[in-house]
Amino acid sequence: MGRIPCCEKDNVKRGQWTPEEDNKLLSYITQHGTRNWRLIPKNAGLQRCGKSCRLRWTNYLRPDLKHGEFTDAEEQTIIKLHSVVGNRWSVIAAQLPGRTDNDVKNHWNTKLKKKLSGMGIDPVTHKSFSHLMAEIATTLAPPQVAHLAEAALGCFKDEMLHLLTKKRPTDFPSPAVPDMPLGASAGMAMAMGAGPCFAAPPQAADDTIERIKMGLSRAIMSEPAAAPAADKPWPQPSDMADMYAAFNPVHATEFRYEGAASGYVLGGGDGDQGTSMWSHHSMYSGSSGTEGGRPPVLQERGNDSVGSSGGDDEADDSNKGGSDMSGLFGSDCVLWDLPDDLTNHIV
DNA sequence: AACGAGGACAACCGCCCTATG
DNA sequence: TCATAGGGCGGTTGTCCTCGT
Repeated sequence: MGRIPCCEKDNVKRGQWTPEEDNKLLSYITQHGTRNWRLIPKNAGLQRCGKSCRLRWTNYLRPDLKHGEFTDAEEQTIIKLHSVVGNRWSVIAAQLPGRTDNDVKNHWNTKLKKKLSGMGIDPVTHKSFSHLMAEIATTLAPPQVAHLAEAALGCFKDEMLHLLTKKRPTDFPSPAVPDMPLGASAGMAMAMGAGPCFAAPPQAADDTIERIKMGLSRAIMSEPAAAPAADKPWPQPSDMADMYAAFNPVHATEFRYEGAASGYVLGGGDGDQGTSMWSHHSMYSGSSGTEGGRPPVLQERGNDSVGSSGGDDEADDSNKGGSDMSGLFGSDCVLWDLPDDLTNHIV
């Protein structure tokens, strides 16, 4: 026989906690601690399951919790850690004092995912949509690529429509894009803003979707800059800079290649978002400058050794066993470089 | 002023691993 | 050794609030 059940489900209350219940739980735990959750509701005079009490305590009542807005630094940390560990919210929350895994998860799902998508970055892989497409396209025969384009548009359609119909022009200032240029993928288009269509009526949005469709198909099928050569699986610095400059001349100066140790810096797509990190720093870094054709990763500025001197092993070791990851990132990092096995765990 | 849509967040659900009897 | 509950965790849902129409 095992343990006795923690509670009888028929006799427990569910739903929102009342202030009285909070007080009971808080005062009991203050006096007796949290040693046995099964006994806590009974001894505290609560008609709640022990599991519910534990959640209420860990997510809301704990005195060391922060309840305010997430700071830019916290958001930055979440994104960085998410690029490494994925949806392991408890691991991420452990690096943010006063934040719970539930907090982090909710913030990610409600804010950060949309921010990244809005910048043309896949929030799952932390790669730009354009590179995801290029990466996949290199593995397919040409006849399959058209299908890929169609399928990708299905995947990204919701995000696109959100951008095209909800975002005001001031959110993503961008010069007019008269037509989808060859060599520019849909992801790149999104990363740069799809021109004057953000506040467009539904018909215009549909037109833009069609243009992106066409551009994506043409780009993947015919343009080496977007679909890297086999021996250079990722666009080279000059390719990326040229593509960006051709697409968005106003912000082209913000795209720069910082050398093998630092990777690309791509900025400007969200210029009016003002005070947050999003307006000043790169959100995406291309990659071929580091270690000859590795996939694009977010990279850390001012910590060149991470990306350029066999940092894979170091970072890998530092994560094996799930030990303290606080040393992985510098306090003022802007770009990140993480080993392939950590950053490419999805694709 | 009323209504609906969307966002934010608290809470629950269900799975998995560990601890216990 | 095995069965079962506890606890942890990620995913999902429900509810409340705000904002736009």
